[in-house]
Amino acid sequence: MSAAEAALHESSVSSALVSIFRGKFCDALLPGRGALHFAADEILYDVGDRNRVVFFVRKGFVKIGTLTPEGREVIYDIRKDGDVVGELCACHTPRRDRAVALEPAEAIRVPYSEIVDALRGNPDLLVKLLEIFCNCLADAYDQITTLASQDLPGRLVQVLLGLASKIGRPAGEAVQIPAYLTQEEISQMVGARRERVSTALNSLRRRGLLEYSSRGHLLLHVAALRDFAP
Amino acid sequence: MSAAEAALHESSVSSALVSIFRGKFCDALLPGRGALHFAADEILYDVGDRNRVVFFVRKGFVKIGTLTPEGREVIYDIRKDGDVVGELCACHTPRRDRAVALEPAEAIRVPYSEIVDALRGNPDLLVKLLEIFCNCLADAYDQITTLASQDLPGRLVQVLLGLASKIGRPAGEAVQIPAYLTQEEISQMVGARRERVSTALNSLRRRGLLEYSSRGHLLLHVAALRDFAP
DNA sequence: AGATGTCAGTTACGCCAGTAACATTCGAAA
DNA sequence: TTTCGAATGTTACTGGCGTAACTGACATCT
Repeated sequence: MSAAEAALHESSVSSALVSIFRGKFCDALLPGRGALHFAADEILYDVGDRNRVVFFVRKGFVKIGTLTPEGREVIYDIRKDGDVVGELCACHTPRRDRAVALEPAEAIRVPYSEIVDALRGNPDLLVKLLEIFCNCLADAYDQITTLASQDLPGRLVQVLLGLASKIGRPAGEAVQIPAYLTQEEISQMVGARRERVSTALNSLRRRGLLEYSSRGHLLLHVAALRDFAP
Repeated sequence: MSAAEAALHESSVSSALVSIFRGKFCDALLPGRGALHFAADEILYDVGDRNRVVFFVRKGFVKIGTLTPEGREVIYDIRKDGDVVGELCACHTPRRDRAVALEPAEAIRVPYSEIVDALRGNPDLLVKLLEIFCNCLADAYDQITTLASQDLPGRLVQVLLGLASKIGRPAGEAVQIPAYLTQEEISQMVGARRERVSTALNSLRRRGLLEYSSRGHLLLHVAALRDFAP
């Protein structure tokens, strides 16, 4: 296992609903359904939607977030192929969150009611789903802790480490973030202005904690980021 | 229904795991178990614990939160009688969260394994539990949104409204918060210093959006708080 | 090639919030 | 009742962040 791979796996939870594909979900729900194609910036579902549907991402990246009444966007999570998206419809209609493709993506759409039906006969699957929800919750609490107690550089490092463990790919000694995230989007993940993110990223870059590569794909030096002290 | 009651029920989710008592959980898990007694500030479970146990609160209030590496405390939620506490053990050992009694409290302790066993034969219960987790998650995302996009007065108002809907009791035209929360604890819920909370609370009080009553128990004018504009 | 649009980098300015230090009030124990 | 400690209220100083306003780099479209 390379240093980069080790660095990846040290990291805590994969909060996204990974690996559901490899369970019986796949057999029970997905066969015979075609994947929908989404263009970059296309909306899978939006705040206010009343359809209770869940998506199984097959390709690409999807951002989960919301819009505030003042029109600001906030991003909770980035999900990738193999993840489930839209699980919050289990309790709220109309929806309060939204999911948007970050680049061309494919996903299979399944009504929530069919999932519940499938689960009803399959307790093991339900226990697993419960654990997955629990992981999401733990991740959300982590974000609350970070937002409430860290300054911008600290929050930025936390978000980057979270991205590395969720969607990162080993690239030599470093970890690459395969999704293209604008600084604006990163700023919506750390709760700060884009300008601050710009300077904070450059500060981290000057210290050798990360590099930019083509088209803004970040290269993270995870170990260095982890023992970052302001 | 009084104005205060109406104001309470308009409010969104009760994120705490309310009403599990009234389901079959009660019959399946609780009979024959004695409630444990906790003194004020006594710890139900702490960061680092490896026991997978869940508590059913019967009396009093419990704060759920964590301690940051720098020693700061962050509070995610306040739970009361009828709520479940400790559900995060479904996915993480050692624990990363902690639960502390706010005042003398009673709770029944049940190992997580026994809950899973009980759930296995009871799909309906599991679906319900799933919804409850989902509510918690939605509430956590709300907090992220608030922390990332609002200034201190806004965050404070959000937290107070959340408390009103979760643990508030109608008291005339207002809603009373029956738990005694210090300003320090409120500050750990809004991600700000205690001093700022002091001045912000006084500012809200001067505008007639809330009152102090005996022993710091807050009286909230929910409708006024809801259309609060800085 | 030029026009257009988006994203990144940078600055000046003002305000809000963290820090520190202290005064005051209140409640509970002695 | 007195006393002590904890919680609250308040202030001055300072640093960090939001705001606004540009500049430059790059890509795409016409």
